[in-house]
Amino acid sequence: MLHFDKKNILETKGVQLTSKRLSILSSFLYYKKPINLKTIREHIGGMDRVTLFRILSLFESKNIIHKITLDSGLIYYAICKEKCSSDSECAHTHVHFLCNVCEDVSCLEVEDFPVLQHSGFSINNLSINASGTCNNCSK
Amino acid sequence: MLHFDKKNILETKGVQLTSKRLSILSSFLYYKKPINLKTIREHIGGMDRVTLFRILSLFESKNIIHKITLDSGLIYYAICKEKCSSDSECAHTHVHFLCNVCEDVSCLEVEDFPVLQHSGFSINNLSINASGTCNNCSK
DNA sequence: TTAAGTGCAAAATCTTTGCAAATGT
DNA sequence: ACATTTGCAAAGATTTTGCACTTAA
Repeated sequence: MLHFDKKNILETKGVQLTSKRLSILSSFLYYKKPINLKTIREHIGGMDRVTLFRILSLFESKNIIHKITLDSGLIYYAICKEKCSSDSECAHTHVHFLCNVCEDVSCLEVEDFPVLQHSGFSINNLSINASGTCNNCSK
Repeated sequence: MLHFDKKNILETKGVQLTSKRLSILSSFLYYKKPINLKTIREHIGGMDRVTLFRILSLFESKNIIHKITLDSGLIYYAICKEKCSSDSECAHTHVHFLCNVCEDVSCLEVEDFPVLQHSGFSINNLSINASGTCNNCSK
């Protein structure tokens, strides 16, 4: 599970504590799902774009968050679970889901993460984008 | 398999024949793999970017090609097989592979395309990006 | 105090829009 | 001849870079 303490997250990952970084983390902990740049800026109120880009990029490199590229090219970010120590390891544990109704993005844990083979190819990373109707919109 | 005749492709899909469209199709038939905007422009020699965008977008809407969004956000395009009559049908037949050595992108047919389930969610489309080492670079 | 973080201005990309000129049937 | 396509100029949008100011340890 997540460290729900923002300071703890930054300290554990060896990242200096600053007010902007804590704000951005707040957005992730508040929404509890993948969010995009626009959502973060709206939530914390007009942070400089450059600063936001730089902090997200830092968080990504420290495996605090992971980047999600939808097929449309839209970028989302989600906070990493503890077990995600590297990008590929993180990707291997879940798929990214886009609901066509409410347009929410979510990380779904699937029991049997697929393994693919193709003759002559060595496939060592899979990233899966799914879409359909989410549990809320299916009701 | 593909229609290897460029005119035939355009006629079959109900798209007017023009020199630019034939040039762009030539690039796809020449490279025989997913290519990006830069590659096409280099191959056919400085076509106007806007025209290229418009033709690729037209081809995509007519299911002549499909768009591939890599995790990095880079966009590639690949010519569709005959059986791809819609985007989702097209995606369901293969995965997109990025070779970490030569950086080539390819479409791989996999025998057992995965089916994922997640309680409460209705998953009706999967798009899979794989990476690793391609058959050429594994030798 | 001093190294790291942040904001602003501006550059670099990438993609889209509007309109006039060129091309295809 | 007439509708469609293409090229150019310019607008938008997104992301990056450089540098001076601010903040955290």
